[in-house]
Amino acid sequence: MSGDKTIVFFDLETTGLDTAICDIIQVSAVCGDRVFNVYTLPRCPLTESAMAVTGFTVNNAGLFLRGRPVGTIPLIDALTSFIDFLSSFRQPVLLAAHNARRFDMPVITRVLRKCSLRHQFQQVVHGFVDTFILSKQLFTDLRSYSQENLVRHFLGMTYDAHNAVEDARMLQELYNAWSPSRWHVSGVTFKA
DNA sequence: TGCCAGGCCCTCTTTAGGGCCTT
Repeated sequence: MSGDKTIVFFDLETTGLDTAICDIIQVSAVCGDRVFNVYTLPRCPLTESAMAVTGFTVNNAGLFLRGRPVGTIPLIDALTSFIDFLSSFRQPVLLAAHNARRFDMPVITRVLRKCSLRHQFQQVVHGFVDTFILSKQLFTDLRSYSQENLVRHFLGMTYDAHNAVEDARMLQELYNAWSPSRWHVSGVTFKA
């Protein structure tokens, strides 16, 4: 929580890093003990590096994660169910992600607009919190601000990075460990 | 033809270049 707002930690896995064209493969979110997770079949091919990093592959039979088939739902259903999940929390909701401003926010905003769901989303989500910027403002002397390094540094553990559920869960753990002030959070919050 | 992110931030800067962070 941040003041009167509910913070939901989320993560996207996509076909690549180009926020203007990449497709979403996985949407995960965590708030307390509640977990949201869906997979959707991308229409554009994964980049080589995305395959290497995420372990996802696509063929005629569908989506696979490290060689195992994964159940998918249409993109519009994934987004609608994500909005429904977010709607179940006390309003307003802030969505937090690592590097949200530069990656997750532009991707999901573009896709929501394409699916004519942006307005519905904005009814629920007040803004995006960027924990990458937050970490740089809170801690000025770290060598790396990647989520993996932050988890190692602050939580003393390694984890299954690039599994969206685990990324979202670990981000919540980091945030709780940092316990940032409302002032710090509002400084790294961007309007949805 | 072949390749393909991108924008902020820092500094050995500003007539620029490289690293970072996300997949």
